[in-house]
Amino acid sequence: MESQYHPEKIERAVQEYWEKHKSFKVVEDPKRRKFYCLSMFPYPSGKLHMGHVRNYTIGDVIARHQRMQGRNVLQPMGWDAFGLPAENAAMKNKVAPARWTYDNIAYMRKQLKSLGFALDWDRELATCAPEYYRWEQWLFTRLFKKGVVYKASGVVNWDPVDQTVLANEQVIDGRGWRSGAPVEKREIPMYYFRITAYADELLAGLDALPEWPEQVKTMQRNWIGKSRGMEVHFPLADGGGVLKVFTTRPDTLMGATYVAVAAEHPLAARAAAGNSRLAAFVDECRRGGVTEAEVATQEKRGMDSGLFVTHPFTGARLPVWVANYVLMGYGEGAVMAVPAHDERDFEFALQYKLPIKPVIRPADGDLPEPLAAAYVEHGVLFNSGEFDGLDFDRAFERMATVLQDKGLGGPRTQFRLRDWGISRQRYWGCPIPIVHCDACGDVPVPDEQLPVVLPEDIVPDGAGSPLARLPAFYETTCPQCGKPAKRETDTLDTFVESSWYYARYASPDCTTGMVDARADYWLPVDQYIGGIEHAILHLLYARFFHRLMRDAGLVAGDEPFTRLLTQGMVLAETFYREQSSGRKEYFFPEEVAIECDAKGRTVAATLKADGRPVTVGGIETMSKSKNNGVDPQALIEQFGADTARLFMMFAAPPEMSLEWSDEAVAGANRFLKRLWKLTADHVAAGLPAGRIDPAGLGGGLRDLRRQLHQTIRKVSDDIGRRHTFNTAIAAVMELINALAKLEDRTPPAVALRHEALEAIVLMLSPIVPHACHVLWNALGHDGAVMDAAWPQVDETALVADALVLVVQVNGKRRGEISVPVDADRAGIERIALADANVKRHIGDQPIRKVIVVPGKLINVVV
RNA sequence: GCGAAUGUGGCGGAACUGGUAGACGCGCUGGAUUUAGGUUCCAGUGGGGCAACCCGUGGGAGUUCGAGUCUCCCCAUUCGCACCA
Repeated sequence: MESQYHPEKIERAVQEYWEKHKSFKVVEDPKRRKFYCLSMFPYPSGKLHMGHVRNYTIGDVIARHQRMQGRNVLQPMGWDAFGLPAENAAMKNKVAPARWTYDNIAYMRKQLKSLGFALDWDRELATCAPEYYRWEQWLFTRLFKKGVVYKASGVVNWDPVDQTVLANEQVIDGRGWRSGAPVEKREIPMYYFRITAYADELLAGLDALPEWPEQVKTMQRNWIGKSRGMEVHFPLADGGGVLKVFTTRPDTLMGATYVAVAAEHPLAARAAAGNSRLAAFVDECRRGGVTEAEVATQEKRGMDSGLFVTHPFTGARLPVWVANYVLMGYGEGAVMAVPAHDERDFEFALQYKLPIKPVIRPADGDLPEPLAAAYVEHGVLFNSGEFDGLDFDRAFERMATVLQDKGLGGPRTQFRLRDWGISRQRYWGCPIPIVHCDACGDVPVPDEQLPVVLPEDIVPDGAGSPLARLPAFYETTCPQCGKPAKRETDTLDTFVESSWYYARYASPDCTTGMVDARADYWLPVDQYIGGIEHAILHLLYARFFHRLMRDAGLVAGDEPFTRLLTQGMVLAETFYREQSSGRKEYFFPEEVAIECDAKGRTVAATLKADGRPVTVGGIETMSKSKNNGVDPQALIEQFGADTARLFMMFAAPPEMSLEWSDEAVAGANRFLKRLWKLTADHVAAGLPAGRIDPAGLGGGLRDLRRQLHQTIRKVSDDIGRRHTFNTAIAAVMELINALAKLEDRTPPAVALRHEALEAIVLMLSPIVPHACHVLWNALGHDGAVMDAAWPQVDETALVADALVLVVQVNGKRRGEISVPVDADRAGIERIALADANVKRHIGDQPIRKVIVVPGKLINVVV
């Protein structure tokens, strides 16, 4: 072997070996246990970013480790290829989204290959390919017939100047990103998936996922938001029906002093018909975007509608207000307002001088008078007539009975989860397979006419959907009656494609359905890896889709992903100057000079161009707009893929955010050089004649061998169970440091060095596969290290004859003692109390208690 | 605004089950090698103190023989909020 580490040569040669031997190709084998390892597929944005490198390195390490455990490992890759950025690029560069997307895929595929990921490229898929989306359309038509897909109106952001629907991302500070015009809410017809029909199951299913992070399950539970409450009907005072509201606090019903409806509520429209001021207010509520964050943070405003309802129990006349803080999308789009016991109602009542009537007090006290803030805890009812003295649960039951007797409501379960709106007024997406016929209505496209192919040679211009202006696309005939009809021109939300791609990898070339029998072998995914930003939407939609496919008889089981790892973000330092306009001008790190003090602390930074100071903006997520993104390509070219992979895995545990550091990358490279040299020196001195004889090792070598097998045990656990790759690497570094200190060249030492280097190369091979492939052969092995077995712990090597224990006095560390492993409690206490420093700290104080933690410490309490 | 998480030396992080705080790496300081720069190697490196020792895990309280870890309150940052992916 070469004495110097040359990553560019090694990596090219090893990648050629893998290519030639088809090392990553995998086939179904019922005799072998499978392992399906999946990283979230990328959007082909142009080139890989560091988040991708991190994601796919984590997946590759887990996949390669499982392979060394003897599992039949599937690790595929594909492209989440539909989406908005392709249309934006098309407008900017006058190139068709299809062309742009396919070019990006070609470049990024090359990048992925240069990183040495063990991916089965024969299963590659792109969601924009008709062979893929045809099956999505196929499922859509079935769901439409079953009623799981339905049509209703939905609210979108509308740009009144560009006359187009905007994505939330395209609304900046309440204005359209291109026109700059204030956006409005607008209602349009769209299709929905009835995900709420699965809400209960999606919620309960979380309990069957013990290997998902608790935080992700909590977020999904809160998102689904199941709450038990009461539907209450307030009859309109003018006799025009009832106003339905939902509340989780029926115990506060006697404290309701008004009711409030959303601006989009039919009652608001009715009241506005004869009231121009109210009409203007309702109109004003249409301003602004549709995101929940925007609605929830805006100033609370309202107006009296002039209408009244009557309280279901007291018959009192309560005013109906129109308020911008009531969400049309939740419950009934109307609330009963109890200012004394709800924060938002309290604030609103103060602002508009509405009455506040307390009806709940703490079980063991009184409310302050007057109320300074809403009292929102559960308590005991008062001021509530026949309900006085009841607690929450008894009030709930009693109210339910009375409401039901009067026919004015009753208990109900409400979900926060809304049905999934899937229509998009965009070009670069999967066409919705529906034909609109004047006679037959909405008709699903029959199987033999699928796929509805998206024309690929179109360059959108930003003014609405190009498909709606393309008669060749939308002019068709009705599949039912044969008369001229119009094809749907909306496309599907791109979340639909990413909700089932994991299943398609099992049978990527299947031409007879979404999946075939091979899916039964591979599914579910054993390990799924992706960004924490997908914790709710994508993962919930995929869980939903798996159930849709299950109910269509396509897959078995309820859940798509058995184990989930959510990786953190990749961050880097930012440098900027604040301009007079208040906007920040960001600089690239290479444009900036940093000054440090004697301890290496950053004290100042200046722009190289003009020598004047810039602000050190702190650590933020890598992004184009902040000029702090580091290009993986430059990194690979400078240090090689193995260094990139090693740094990514060493710098932080996978769930945590990872901070970029050029110096630490160089450190990772230095470690590989050290490992290379250590092995080269060992090989050059001649490989050992036979296997190691553990019984023939002297004291020092026996200690080193104990450390070796302790390291194997730790690394196996860190990679296999904990997924803390950073501590696994640190443990190997410690072992290498110890090994480098070993000067002994006698045959037993050479044999031990050989055993240790073999174990190190095996353990590091999932992380730095190129270097380890070559080192493995240099250590005298034929074949590929990726096909070798994971090293085994020799339990007999772990046995030690003495233990070091810490001695504390009153919880403070005062000494360290060495005791025989078989020492009993009394013996340990005796040795501890005999220690000079321990004696000194005890002095003549009486010993109250001695706590012995086996194998760890002794605490003497005086 | 709501939901979830994170916060430990100059920096990234370790401490897995309440039991030695700072493993491992970066940086920095000193030395050796080198014509020099770089590389490589050796030693040191939380703060204070001559030392014994004291202080120290975002801030404040609490539980415990013992708290980075558990409980409560507060602060800061990050992710998500349904049309970015």
